[in-house]
Amino acid sequence: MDTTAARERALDAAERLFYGRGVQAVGMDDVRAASGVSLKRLYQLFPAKERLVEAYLERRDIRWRGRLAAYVAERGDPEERLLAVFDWLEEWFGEDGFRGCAWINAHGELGASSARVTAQARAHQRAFRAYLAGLVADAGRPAALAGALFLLAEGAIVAAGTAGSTEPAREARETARLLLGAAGAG
Amino acid sequence: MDTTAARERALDAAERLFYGRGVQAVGMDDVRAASGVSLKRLYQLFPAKERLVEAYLERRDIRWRGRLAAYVAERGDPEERLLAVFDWLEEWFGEDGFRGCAWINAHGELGASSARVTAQARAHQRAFRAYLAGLVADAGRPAALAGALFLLAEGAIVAAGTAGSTEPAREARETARLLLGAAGAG
DNA sequence: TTGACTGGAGAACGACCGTTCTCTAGATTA
DNA sequence: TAATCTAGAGAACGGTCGTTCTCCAGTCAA
Repeated sequence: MDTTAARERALDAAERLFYGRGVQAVGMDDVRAASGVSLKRLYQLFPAKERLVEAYLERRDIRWRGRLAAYVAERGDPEERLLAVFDWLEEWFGEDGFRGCAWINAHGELGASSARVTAQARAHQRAFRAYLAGLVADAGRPAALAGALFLLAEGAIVAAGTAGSTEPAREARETARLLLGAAGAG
Repeated sequence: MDTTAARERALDAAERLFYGRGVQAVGMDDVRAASGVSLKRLYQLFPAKERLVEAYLERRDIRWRGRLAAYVAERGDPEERLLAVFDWLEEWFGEDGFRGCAWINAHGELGASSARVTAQARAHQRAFRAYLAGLVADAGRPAALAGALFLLAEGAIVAAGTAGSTEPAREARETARLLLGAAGAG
């Protein structure tokens, strides 16, 4: 197993465990057992647990936004693409093991003591918001709409995460539709 | 110090520490040191840390909604009361030590292993939503508007929590105003 | 004064956790 | 083959945590 493969396996296990149970509830030895990557190698790849958490959040951000963008890009109409964001959220909420927003959860747990975790959470929110801003611009809508959609999406994610329901996605979508219908919308 | 006073002091310290640093980052001995309530007494009042966390979330829910309702009740117009929710959020976000939603944070940290924490998080969201539904009904607006305002508020809370800014409150307020302006709004 | 009870301070206990170290087996190179 | 390097398994280390226990000072009843 070369370095790249070990790193990927470690991050696969870290993501599954950290997201599913919370970061502090998972020990480095749990990551070792789940990944098959020895402790020695884990610490060569990530010199401290905090670095593994950081790398987990960073990779998840890229993948998460990639999945969302791929789903949305399939819609032809720019306005439909805006609403497709919430369709994708609904699919995501229905997946096994969905437990809300990984960055908010990690920030709530470690943000007070880890600048790296805080930075990852902020970067994720900024990137998601920027992505929405792009969709809004493509649809020729006022820039302020992006903030509204961002808040609706984040609200839906946390509401679904604690309630264990996909319904918030539909509520958010319906609200977004209403905002698009409102004259000018912004 | 009688039982009631010891309980209040313990909960005061628990709330400050758990909310400020995260639950797992705070030991029972930290609560003892911050409250002046001995470990023996802490365990008489709360037979396990999980019960202290539960009581902290429960009391905070009552106080949080009480503060919100008191602020909102000062506005005469039912429609103004709806928007006042977001004014209060903005004040809250600006307070020292604001760190997002206590229930989402606790749920992200412990929800996977503690049914009591999950129950508290769900109860809080249900109660907040029901409160908003009451305001919406008082304003003679369609019930579906409550869901939209709830998502906007939750989104603003988590966005402000990670970004460390009060701006999301204004964004959410402006979006709410737009929704109120939209014909029928629901 | 004696005895019984209460509560606090803090030690103790067992478990775990992040991190490092030891030991060994296998691969690689000369 | 001999020497060197790598990596894994898992023990070890120092620290912390939730929880319980010990010991003692103070209080109150008789």
